[in-house]
Amino acid sequence: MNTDDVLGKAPLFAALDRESAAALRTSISEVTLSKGQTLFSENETGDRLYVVLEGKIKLSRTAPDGRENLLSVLGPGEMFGELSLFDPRPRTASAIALTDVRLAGLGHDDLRPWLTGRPEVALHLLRALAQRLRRTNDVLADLVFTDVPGRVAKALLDLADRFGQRIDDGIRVHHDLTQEELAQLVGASRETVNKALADFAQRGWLRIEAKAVVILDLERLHNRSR
Amino acid sequence: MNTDDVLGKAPLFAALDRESAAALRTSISEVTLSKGQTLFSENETGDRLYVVLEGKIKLSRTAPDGRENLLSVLGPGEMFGELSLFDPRPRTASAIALTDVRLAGLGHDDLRPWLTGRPEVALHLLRALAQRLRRTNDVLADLVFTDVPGRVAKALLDLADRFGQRIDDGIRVHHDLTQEELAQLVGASRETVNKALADFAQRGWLRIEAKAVVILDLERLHNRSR
DNA sequence: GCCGCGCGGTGGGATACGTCACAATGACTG
DNA sequence: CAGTCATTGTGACGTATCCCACCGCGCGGC
Repeated sequence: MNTDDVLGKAPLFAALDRESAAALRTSISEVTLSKGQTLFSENETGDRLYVVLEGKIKLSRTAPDGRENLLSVLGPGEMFGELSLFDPRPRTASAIALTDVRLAGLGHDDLRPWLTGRPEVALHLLRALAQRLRRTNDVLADLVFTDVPGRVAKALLDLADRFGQRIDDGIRVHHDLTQEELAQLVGASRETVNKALADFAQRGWLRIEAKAVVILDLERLHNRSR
Repeated sequence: MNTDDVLGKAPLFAALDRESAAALRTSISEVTLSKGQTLFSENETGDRLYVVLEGKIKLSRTAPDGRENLLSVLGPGEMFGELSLFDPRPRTASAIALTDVRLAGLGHDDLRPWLTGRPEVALHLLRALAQRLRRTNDVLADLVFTDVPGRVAKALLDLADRFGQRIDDGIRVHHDLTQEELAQLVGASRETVNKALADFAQRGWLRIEAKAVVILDLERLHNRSR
């Protein structure tokens, strides 16, 4: 997929007509990272927003004692790093490439005139943030009410929605996460996540592959997640 | 405090000069609820945003099995119900009065012209949502990394910041929550929260009063929360 | 091609917390 | 003013999950 098509799916650009979008693109800078590289770290000052063009990137926070948790895993078309832009404070998460990744970056100064001149852009961004807030509240409720296997199932289904591809015997979800990272994403220890996955595989609901799973029984996995 | 002073603290109005704010006030409707009354419920369609003028209100979600959790407790100057406005979907939480409460309500149709015409208002709202998202991410991390007593301490300190008043021997935090509600706020059972509070009181860090606590040793309570 | 190390897999305590059960206290109501 | 109901306080018990320890595998580097 080419750059324009991917950008068109991002909320920032969705609101713009073709010419406006083309104009905005002139102030965009492209960044590429290879797997494992850090784009930015917690506590840095940040005044850039990014859209993933290709590949995957993770947003992660580190607790004072060194333990980590993942806020999200982002793929093509998804936006991040905008909080420091709307609310000028240091970054509250680090962004690290899960695969080789290509990004579109847009600075505060480039964006501001677009926001003040085009109210429909601001409205789209408000909507994007509102959706994120809803989503985050859902995750929060899951942490309180759902057990680890349930959260693992939920996370896999979510990843399947965004990254899944149909193959003959199911849906291949190439999440590009180690089990350690998957554990950080659902807020549990690697061991318990491993056991949950093993249990699901045992029941025939999915097959485990390297940094991926193939979902074989969507129905039951979905039931387990509720 | 009078209505204008309270509204001035809300992000929606903070961006406006005096005349603009006065003009916007003409489209505001005032609502009063008595303790225990419901302003709106989950799954209702909602196109109104509210600012608390006086009293306290809680935002709560109900899981399919009936268990509840509180998203937040809001006091004077704080805004809520805006998500359904920026992202037109049913409400994802119910709003219930903790005390007798007076609210300013503003409808979608009234607000939109203000957003499109005044980019600084949209920017302020983006900032408010960005702050909320950061906050929610913090709470999320606490659920993963902090034990129940720690979360209770954190919640009390937060409530103290917003509702605390200095008295001779400490800070009185009149939160207007039952222990059940406090438990729902920190994502734990009532019993565990009760025991944590008893332990804190035992250590002389605080004194328990009806729907309130008096914080006696801010220092240690703060240490316990980290 | 061998070695090392990151990653995946699995078992066995230890424990924080939820659930249950019940008593004591306080607040509202007829 | 009595009685009822909500709220608080506290113990016993079961268990999900964390933490630790260890093993095997495979991949990448030297």
